[in-house]
Amino acid sequence: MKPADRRVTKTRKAIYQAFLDLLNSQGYETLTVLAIIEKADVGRSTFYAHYESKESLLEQLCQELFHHLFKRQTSWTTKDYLGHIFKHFYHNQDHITSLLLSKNDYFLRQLQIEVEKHLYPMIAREYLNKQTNIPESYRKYCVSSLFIASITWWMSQRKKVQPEELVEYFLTMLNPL
Amino acid sequence: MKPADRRVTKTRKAIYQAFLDLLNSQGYETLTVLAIIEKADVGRSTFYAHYESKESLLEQLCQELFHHLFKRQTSWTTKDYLGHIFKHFYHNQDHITSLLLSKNDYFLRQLQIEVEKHLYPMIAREYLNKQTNIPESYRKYCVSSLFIASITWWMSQRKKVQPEELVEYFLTMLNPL
DNA sequence: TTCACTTCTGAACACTTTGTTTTTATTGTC
DNA sequence: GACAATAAAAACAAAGTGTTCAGAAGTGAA
Repeated sequence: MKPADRRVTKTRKAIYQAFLDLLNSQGYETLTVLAIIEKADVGRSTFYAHYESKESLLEQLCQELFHHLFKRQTSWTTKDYLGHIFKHFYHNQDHITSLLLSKNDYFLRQLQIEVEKHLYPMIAREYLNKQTNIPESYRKYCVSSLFIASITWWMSQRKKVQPEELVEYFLTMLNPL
Repeated sequence: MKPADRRVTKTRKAIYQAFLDLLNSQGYETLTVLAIIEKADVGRSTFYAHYESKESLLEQLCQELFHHLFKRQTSWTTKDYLGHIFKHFYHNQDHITSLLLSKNDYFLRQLQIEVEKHLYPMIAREYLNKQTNIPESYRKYCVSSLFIASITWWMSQRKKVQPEELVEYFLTMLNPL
């Protein structure tokens, strides 16, 4: 897994960091491969030797991000878990916020998938009414969307609300389903 | 407002129709001005004499769409209104669906604004609990997101659910807030 | 240190798309 | 039919993408 050559890790890091910087300063959509290689100060052909396109970089970012975001301790309650995720957004606003607020397609899609996979089951067990006549897939989609909407709303409020408050808001919103 | 010259309306229509066709066949993101003018069979300069870019076309589409979508009779209840909107999506799946499922930034943003403006007040009056300690802006954002999520989920189900059913699902989801 | 190997560079290339400009031809209105 | 408005076609500059290749530089191992 580890590349034997230092040059490889060095250029990979340079490119990735340039990508993150540009993501913060100008957002994903308008960001170009050209800008990345200039900022990273690597040759054009070098970039393409490591990544296929700027989409590949986004995929890598999402993977790392979600890995941290949804990692959970076995002792945690749903509330703890929610708090953990919200705090993550609270402290790493930079890249994430720009992807969230710009409603980046790939990012939102992946986030939805992860929420449905990791968070929804916990919420369903603890907070949702067992007997219902609405389709499970619909409820899953709604709860996940509501979660993402909560974070999006929150990020647009610019830190005026504390993570713990948002947990309460979100659960209240969910409460009698 | 009406162009005196038939040529103008003719080219405008040709361009607009080509845009809609391409929207259905390949979606918004990958669609190019080049493809539009080829399909519409108009000169390059002609296109730019009428529209600034493909974004302008999207704006026009959204405007027309939302105008129909949110027009309501004074006699309607919230339920009627919801039914009307859902039926609209049900019967005009084509363009709308591709914008919805591809999570097009501009489209979603505008839709959210319209929902918050036209639909949310009705829902709030009839279905939401008056006394609450969660911020109004949060609740508004959540309800609107939930509405859009409902339609998105529905469209991905490909007509297996009737509009009337979705009204019930949505209100159930909302019910005890 | 040397040497074989890998990686990076820089430049060139073909290609696509955008948006503008200019000239010429066509079309509609009065 | 005259005159003005509009469209077409072609050429243009600019920006970006993705590939290729020869040569320079760095790396790890002997």
